[in-house]
This record gives sequence, structure tokens and C-alpha cells, in this order.
Amino acid sequence: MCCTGDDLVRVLATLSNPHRVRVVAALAGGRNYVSRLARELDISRALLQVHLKKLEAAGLVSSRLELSEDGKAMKFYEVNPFSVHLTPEFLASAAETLTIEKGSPR
Amino acid sequence: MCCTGDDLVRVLATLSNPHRVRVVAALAGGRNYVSRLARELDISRALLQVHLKKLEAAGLVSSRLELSEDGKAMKFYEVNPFSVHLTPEFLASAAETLTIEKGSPR
DNA sequence: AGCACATGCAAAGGAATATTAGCAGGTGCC
DNA sequence: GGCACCTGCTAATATTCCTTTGCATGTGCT
Repeated sequence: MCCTGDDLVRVLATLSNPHRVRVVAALAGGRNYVSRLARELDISRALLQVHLKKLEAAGLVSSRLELSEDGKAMKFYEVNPFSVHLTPEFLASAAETLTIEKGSPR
Repeated sequence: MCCTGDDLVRVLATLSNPHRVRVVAALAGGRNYVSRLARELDISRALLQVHLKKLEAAGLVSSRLELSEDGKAMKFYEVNPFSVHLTPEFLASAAETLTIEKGSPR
């Protein structure tokens, strides 16, 4: 037991976008940096950055800024291992720690 | 094994709403009809109906119209058992059957 | 200087969601 | 008839999300 119901909802919301699923899938095969990942997934870099931010905000990926040998700053992303067993019973327990306030996404 | 990546995304999108999680949680404790469920969850019936429709469209719940002893039409909902093990590896396999349609402007 | 590559961010428009309010229908009971 | 229940729909609003476009920074190489 580690996450609140709100955290779960945030994770599910984050993974409810095909682009972000593909990003996680790509990173599951190994870490990568933004520009290259954008080329491999064939999406714009700006779009990828937005999705990466959401994934990181949800705790699904981590980033690390590194300097390549030729001095260029490159931001590497990698997946944080996670495991959620989605069942009605699990949702029932998660619902106990769920706030319903309006304008809550944050 | 059974669902496409698109189906998975749809399920996750459906469960990425606190109201719908609470609905599933409530139904996990037993079937119920719309008006009563709305009272128990303390939300408007119109709102609940919208969420129930989405849950049913995603295949997470089922509905059945029944007649009470006193002749009133009552729509009962119940959860369809489901089990999704959410991991990076699982997403990687799901991503293979994921449509993105859209021109790719590089 | 100019090109290729890396990063970041903000504004703007369109699309999709969430929620409310209000209407319609039905039954049975006092 | 008038309540108290049940069901269903729509239109209109507010809000959030998605995506593109554009500009800013920096590096190294020719």
C-alpha cells in the first residue's frame, strides 16, 4: 500500500493517452533522450516534451540531464518500474482515499 | 492477449475519473439501480447516468432493466470482473496494437 | 558566420470532458 | 389530482486536454 486513490487516478489519466503509452513502451526498451525519442516515435519534440512532463509528474518516468562527450546537454528519460493490478476490488480500496473536489487535477 | 491497445487506453481513460472509480467501487459491493446509487454516492442522477454510460461503453459494467414488484422500471448495474496488470512491459506489448492516426508532421 | 544538433518555454486554437439544468415519459398510492 | 418514486434525453456551460507554431538558449564543427 503506497498510493492514494488520487495518485491512482492521476496515473490512469496519464496512461490514458496513446502517445504516452507509446513513450513508456519505448522507454521500457531502454533509456533515451528527448530529440532521439521524438524521431523514433515520429512526433514533434514539443509534443513529446509535454507528454514526458506529465509522465514524470505522475512518477512513471525519471529524467536526468547529462553532458555528451562533445559537450551537448542531453536529457535522458527512463521508466520507473511500476505495477498496478487493476481489479474492481482494488478500485474499491482505492476509492476510500479519493477526494472529489472540483478543480482537483494538480 | 485479448484486448487491443486502443481498448486498454479506453479502459484507462474511463477509470481516470474519481466519480467513475467510486461507481465501480460501489458496484463491487453489489449491484444497484441508478437512483439509489446516485443517492448513496451523493451525486446528481444525470451525472451518474453519463458516467455509467461510459463505464458500460468500456465494458466495465453491465446493465439490466428490471421491473420491481410494484411495477416500476429500474435499471440495475453490476461490475463486469476485469483484471489488468499494469506494468511497463505490459504497456510495451499493448503499444504494438495502438493506432495514432494523424499526419506526422515530423 | 552558418549549419546541425541539443534543450526549454509560452501562446493560441481546436477538440474533448465534465457538470448542471430542464424537459419528457412511466408507475403506484393517498 | 398531486406526490413520490423510477427512467431517459437534450442543450448549454465551464473546464480541461491536445497539438502546433514560434522563439529562446546552448554546444561543436566547417
